[in-house]
Amino acid sequence: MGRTDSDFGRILRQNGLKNTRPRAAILDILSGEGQPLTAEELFSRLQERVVSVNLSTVYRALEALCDKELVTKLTIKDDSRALYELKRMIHRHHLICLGCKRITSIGRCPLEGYEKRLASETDYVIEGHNLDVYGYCPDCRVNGLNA
Amino acid sequence: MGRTDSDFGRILRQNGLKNTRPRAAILDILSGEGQPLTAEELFSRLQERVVSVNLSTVYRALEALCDKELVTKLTIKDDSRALYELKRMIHRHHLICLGCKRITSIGRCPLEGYEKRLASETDYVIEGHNLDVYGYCPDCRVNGLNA
DNA sequence: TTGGATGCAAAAGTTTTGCACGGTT
DNA sequence: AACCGTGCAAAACTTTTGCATCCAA
Repeated sequence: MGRTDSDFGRILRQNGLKNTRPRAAILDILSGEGQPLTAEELFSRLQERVVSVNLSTVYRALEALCDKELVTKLTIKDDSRALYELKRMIHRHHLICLGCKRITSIGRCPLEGYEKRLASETDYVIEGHNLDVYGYCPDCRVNGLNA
Repeated sequence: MGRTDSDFGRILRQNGLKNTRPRAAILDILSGEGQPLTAEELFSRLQERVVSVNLSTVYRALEALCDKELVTKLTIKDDSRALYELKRMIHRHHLICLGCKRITSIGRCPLEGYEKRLASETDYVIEGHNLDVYGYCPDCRVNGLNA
């Protein structure tokens, strides 16, 4: 089965956060979800699981989880809402379908040596980067969807 | 000197938009500005120029300009507000200083061949990408600023 | 027990919209 | 003159916050 509910409890405690039902459930949902979710979507998922929780608690939990670097907050083009996903150890990028809006992860980062080059060119200290690729997934491509 | 005010009028008309003072002024401001601005910042710049305009007009003008692809809308990490910049013919990326939040453009795109490779790997039709690099500019690096 | 976490309600911040009026073509 | 653009006010939407209460450690 992999992770049990108490795993998340331990992770929370290890990070100096109290093991509460909303927080553990949020980690559980995000770990099962293949793609980033908005706070509102997480709130819905929680209600489906009959986890009684307030939307502001979701925001506060996500803020705490981001602070501890257990969760990553991100935004994509043409959507003002923030998205949240489980933070991965491995550096990853997003491939976003312009048709169905599904977000998948890209494993290999094509910018390995690039940051060093850029640093010497610009005299910046580079801390990191964000790369999102946009396109149409096989399904939307076939169906010729354009929105 | 370069562009005069009437240049923007012509551009607007060529794109099927009426040449109005707020729109021309917005294009003028964006063309003079080295970095993307929020709607609110544009609104302030307009007031400084004694261009009487309403904030909702700024939003509507920006929407129209984005529709005509004269302006690009973007967002960066850790800021929920949208930014707007003049659309460039040449594909560019952003280098964002985590200290002073200044945004500069990166000319050369390091992802030339990458999209093709990704397309064949994922079976997506790639339409484009977005790359932002984060770091500290020479000033902020020296001063050790961290916010 | 005690400080952190939550619920609720209200506020804040950004962006959008309805409608009447005004300006460009 | 016709239609698009604008101002104003209100609404919509996302996110944050104050405060009393509750709960995990």
